[in-house]
Amino acid sequence: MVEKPASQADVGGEVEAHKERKGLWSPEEDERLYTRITRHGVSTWSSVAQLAGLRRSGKSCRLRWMNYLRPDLKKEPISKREEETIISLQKSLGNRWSVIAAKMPGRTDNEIKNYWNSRIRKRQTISTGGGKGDSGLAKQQGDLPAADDKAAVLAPPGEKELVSSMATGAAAPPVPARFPLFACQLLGGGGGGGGDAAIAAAGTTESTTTHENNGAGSESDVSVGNGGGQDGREGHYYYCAVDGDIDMVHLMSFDDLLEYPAGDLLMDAWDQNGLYSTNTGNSVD
DNA sequence: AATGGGCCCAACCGCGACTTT
DNA sequence: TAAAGTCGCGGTTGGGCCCAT
Repeated sequence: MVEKPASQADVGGEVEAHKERKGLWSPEEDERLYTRITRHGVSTWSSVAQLAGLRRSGKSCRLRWMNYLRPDLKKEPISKREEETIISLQKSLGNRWSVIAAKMPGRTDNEIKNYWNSRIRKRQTISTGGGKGDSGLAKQQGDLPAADDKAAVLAPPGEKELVSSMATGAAAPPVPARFPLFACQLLGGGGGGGGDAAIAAAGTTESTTTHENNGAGSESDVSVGNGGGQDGREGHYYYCAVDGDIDMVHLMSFDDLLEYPAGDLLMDAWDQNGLYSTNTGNSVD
């Protein structure tokens, strides 16, 4: 933006060899960086820049890799569903784009931030007559509880403080960080049979509507990959299973679903029943 | 066809956090 | 323990594209 891509001679060449380049990346620079990282990995970013023969800062290389070259990035535009996820997560987490991005595989914090700033925020500003923070769009879909409230609602017994600390910006605990987003299911017999009682992510023993109202037929219909190894990941449950011991919980969140072909089915079911995204609060009475 | 304005998005900047020495 | 180096994050900028006039 400040500068046009470097000319061929300019990349790693002798011209202004001492000077750090800025601005848009040229295809050749991309190639060098990509090749370097895929072949040798990253020790430190500054060394990557040097070893790849790029007159770029390590910081710049990192940014380019993270936001553009990484092979696992999604190229397609952000979907409606992803947008709802962003809105929901932004409402509960605030502008912690890296945390939000971590829950959306294939999306970068920069991408999400840009999307938010250029589209969602603007739309919300319009719909709320210029009000700050509160989302008109979110209001249409039902307000989420505040971060702490959400933690209180969604955390299983003994986990409230962990989720709460996550919501308030303390170090995210390893497990509950992905936990509060979606519903869970008790593991019944394992092996493909699925559980026999859906429970709220809150960990209450009362069944919620999660799988009973999934609109997709029997529970096993939506138990994607549920112990049967249908997805080649034997033993991985796409429902999170709670059996009273956090160590035995199998977790499921948006990114799991998005990665799984049948995840759409489940999300649609949730969608129909207002069980995900900004309606999360509705699913837990 | 020209042009002005709005929008999108890649990339930079500054700063705090973390790691290494 | 302190200093230096590095990383990662969120905010911001500005070039280029698109569209309306």
